[in-house]
Amino acid sequence: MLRSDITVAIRDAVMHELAEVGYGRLSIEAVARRAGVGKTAIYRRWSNKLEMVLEIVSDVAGRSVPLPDTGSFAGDLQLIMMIVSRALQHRIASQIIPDLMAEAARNPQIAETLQKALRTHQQAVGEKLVGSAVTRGELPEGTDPDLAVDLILGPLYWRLAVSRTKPDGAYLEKLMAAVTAALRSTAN
Amino acid sequence: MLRSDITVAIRDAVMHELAEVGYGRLSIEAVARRAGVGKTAIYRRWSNKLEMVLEIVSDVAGRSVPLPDTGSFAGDLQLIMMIVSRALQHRIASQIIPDLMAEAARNPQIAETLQKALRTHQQAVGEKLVGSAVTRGELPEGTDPDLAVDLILGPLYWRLAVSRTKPDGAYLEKLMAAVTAALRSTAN
DNA sequence: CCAGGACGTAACGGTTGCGTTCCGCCGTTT
DNA sequence: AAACGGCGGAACGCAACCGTTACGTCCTGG
Repeated sequence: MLRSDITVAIRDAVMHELAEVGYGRLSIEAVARRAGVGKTAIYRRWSNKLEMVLEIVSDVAGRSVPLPDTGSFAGDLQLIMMIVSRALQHRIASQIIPDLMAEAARNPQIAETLQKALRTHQQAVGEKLVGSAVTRGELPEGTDPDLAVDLILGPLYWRLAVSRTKPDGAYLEKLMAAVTAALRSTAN
Repeated sequence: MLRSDITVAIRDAVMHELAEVGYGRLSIEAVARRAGVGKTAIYRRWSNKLEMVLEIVSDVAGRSVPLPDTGSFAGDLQLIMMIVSRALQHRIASQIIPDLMAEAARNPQIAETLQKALRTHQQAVGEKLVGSAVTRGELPEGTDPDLAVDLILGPLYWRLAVSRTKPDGAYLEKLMAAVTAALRSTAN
């Protein structure tokens, strides 16, 4: 039986190594060094770097956020923005996510895994959020859930993961108001 | 005198190599191979990989987009979105940009270069766009140009560079309408 | 008390890349 | 005609990693 404490140490090392050097430069030897583990222990678990990273990342990403339901669109929106901005300000996540996103553009396996782990869940959240809001009469019928997701995640991702300036509370409020107005307007 | 045709070949090879394998795995030997050039020719021009990439990338990124002024906010917005979505659908750009963005998160030199090449220009565009719209009375006074930039670039970047689904014309129109409504609402 | 298995360490041969050096070729300049 | 300089090519020593193997230790279950 493979020792679980060793497995945990490796998973942990992979995440940190991924954050520090990125997927492209991640080496099994460095992971082993960091985890305080022999290379053999790693190869006993996975047969190569890609498989290892995919398994570990999709596992972490799979522990996904529960669907929000606060009773009002404003509440749901605020909750989602809080959760996302928390996640994207996490030191490790904010390094790993853009790195893997970029890597996904050239590695179909990574793309597929990320897609499965993130996109699917996002769509579900978007549909739930918009659906409830529409039945509550807070958003016009025919509101596009995909557009909603883009409008919510896009600016946050851009600011937090790309231009990397910390948003204050006032910014988040403005953004919330703006997104709400944007979605309300899609009446036609 | 360094031969300019050789320099061009190298610059070209760097961009393509960057798109294919990313900064992390970019090797000078591969660049030389691709450019059909000796390594010596490269080292005669730059002293290492980082310096080379920074010089080339900032040069390309520096050829920046002119400030739009179509006479109306709707026109300006449409123009910007067209330009951005064109740029982000460009095969090479759409691979290089997210890759360098991710790399910037761990390399201050890259971050600074990208900041200088992109962020500064974006702010200028944002201020111009919002400023003109406000004086025309198309947007309320006090509209935040940074928020505007985030609302415009965020969703486009998210869709084109991250989730990588191709937007049709209808989507772009909806997005335009949504962004306009969002910014109009920031009256308070 | 013993067998099995997971472990760390060390070494293997092979590959890739670094940044440098030296060579001979060739077009310019003078 | 000769000197110069950029060029490609080849090789250098060095380092990092690959994926595999052999070995000795330690823990656990039977």
